[in-house]
Amino acid sequence: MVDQLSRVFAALADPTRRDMVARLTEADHTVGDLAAPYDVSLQAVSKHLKVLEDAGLVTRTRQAQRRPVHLEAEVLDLMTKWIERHRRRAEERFAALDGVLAQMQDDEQPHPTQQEGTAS
Amino acid sequence: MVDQLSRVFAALADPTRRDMVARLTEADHTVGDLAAPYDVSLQAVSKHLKVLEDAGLVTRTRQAQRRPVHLEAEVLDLMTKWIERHRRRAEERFAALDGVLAQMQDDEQPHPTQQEGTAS
DNA sequence: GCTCTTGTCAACCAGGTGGTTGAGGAAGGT
DNA sequence: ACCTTCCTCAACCACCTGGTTGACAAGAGC
Repeated sequence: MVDQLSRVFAALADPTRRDMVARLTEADHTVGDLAAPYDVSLQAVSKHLKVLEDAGLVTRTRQAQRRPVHLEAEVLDLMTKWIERHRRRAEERFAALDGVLAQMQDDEQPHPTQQEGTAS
Repeated sequence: MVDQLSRVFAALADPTRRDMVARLTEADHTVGDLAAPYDVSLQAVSKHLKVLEDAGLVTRTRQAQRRPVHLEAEVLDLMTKWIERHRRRAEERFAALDGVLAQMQDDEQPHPTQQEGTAS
């Protein structure tokens, strides 16, 4: 069993599943409803839904013989948080590096020593 | 060939690769350097790096016999934008739904007609 | 010119993924 | 009761993935 974050990323790595999620942001849909635009069997769509469900992105409730699919958008926050946390760290480092480079230029050393500055 | 957004999501769907990205936010690393903490062969790490590179998350420059790996954090914005766009749409809909539900309660109809309201 | 270090490439393997078809379960309509 | 609609489960398939090992390319150091 893999962690949820991995499952969410993996679930959204497929264009068909991303499109389903996109459509589910606007309204709940039944399986057949969801499947209509895609040129694959209903069973294939059902499988995609299972992937989204295992990732926690979607819930299927029973309603007569229909199984309306509902988006659980909060799970997206898991990803946003991970991404933002690391993007911010990266940006801070790049900002710091820019500072160092600016400092180096200010010093105006006569022998620029092109490479070797990337260590930390 | 698949689109970049799919490749980025897929790249981050692996915990080892996410950890590499996390470490690369703090400093550039060589391949062997990156591989050290993981209990897999250097070749496996090299493969992970290739996945990250194909997704545009990372660049490898040549420096003597070493190949320092550098994070390209801007690509993360691709994902953030996709996620935020859809999360916002979903939230708007839920807010609208809450409004409808509140309205329904205010009206206090004797026959609530549970379903059928999901069309748009 | 050897040798050591660093990393990639190629071949292979087990297991997962996304698709198919066929069978069948669960509710509603008649 | 029976049929129809909506959907899932099971088996099968081709291909991808993440790991392995072995060979080898590219530079640095002697």
